[in-house]
Amino acid sequence: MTERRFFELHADVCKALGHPLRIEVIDAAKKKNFALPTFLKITGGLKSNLSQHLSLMTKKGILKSRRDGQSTYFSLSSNKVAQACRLMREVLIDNLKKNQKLIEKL
Amino acid sequence: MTERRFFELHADVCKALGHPLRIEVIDAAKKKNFALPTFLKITGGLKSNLSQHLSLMTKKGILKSRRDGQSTYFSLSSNKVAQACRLMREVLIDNLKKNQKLIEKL
DNA sequence: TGTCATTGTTTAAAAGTTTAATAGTTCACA
DNA sequence: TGTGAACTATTAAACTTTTAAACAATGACA
Repeated sequence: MTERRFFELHADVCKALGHPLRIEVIDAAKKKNFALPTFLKITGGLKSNLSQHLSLMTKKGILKSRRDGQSTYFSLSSNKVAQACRLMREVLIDNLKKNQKLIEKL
Repeated sequence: MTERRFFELHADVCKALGHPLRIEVIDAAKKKNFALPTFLKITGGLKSNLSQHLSLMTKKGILKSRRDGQSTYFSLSSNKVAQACRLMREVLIDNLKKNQKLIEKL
């Protein structure tokens, strides 16, 4: 595998974090395995849309799914996803704080 | 700030990781402060294009920039960005290994 | 078995966003 | 003022997301 190809795949996995609905799903999936209707109650919106996002996240390897009867249960593929997500949230919070301080100075 | 708005901002920061060139920049910036021409030697491509990506990353708060005369030096805004990036790379590697094992089983 | 509700996926079109490349502008400084 | 480096604006192409409808799989139960 070329270095370039590896950067592409790496970016592709990161891209799977880059949507508000998907961040919300990761947030919910930290605690517990859920099936689509439960996520749907949390996030709102259309079931087909949520299903597409869940399937993308599974394809990119940040969720894993397990079918049990009528339901498919989704959970984080690894705790690393939750950790990375938390770090990026901290980066956001640090930035918001910095901006707040800049505003206060005026 | 609403929870929804926070998820949007969080996703926005994560989105800044979701491009091969930007992953490559983060990779290079881990080690050292760089100005555009140095990044350009590493990544290749067009100067204007790289400049756009650097500016987006700065706007989203994953890089910070310091102007010194003609040159602008970019570095990671925090080590958390490098950590998150490394975790996501591990998620990718774990997935690649899993796929490899599946292939070997056939 | 047949029917029904529930769950989840697929598809396709429209709407929206991101990217690369170009051309043009600003900036630092000799 | 002239030069080269960095940045910005613009645009078309590529990609992602949303929406809505159709479809498929499962389980309950008369």
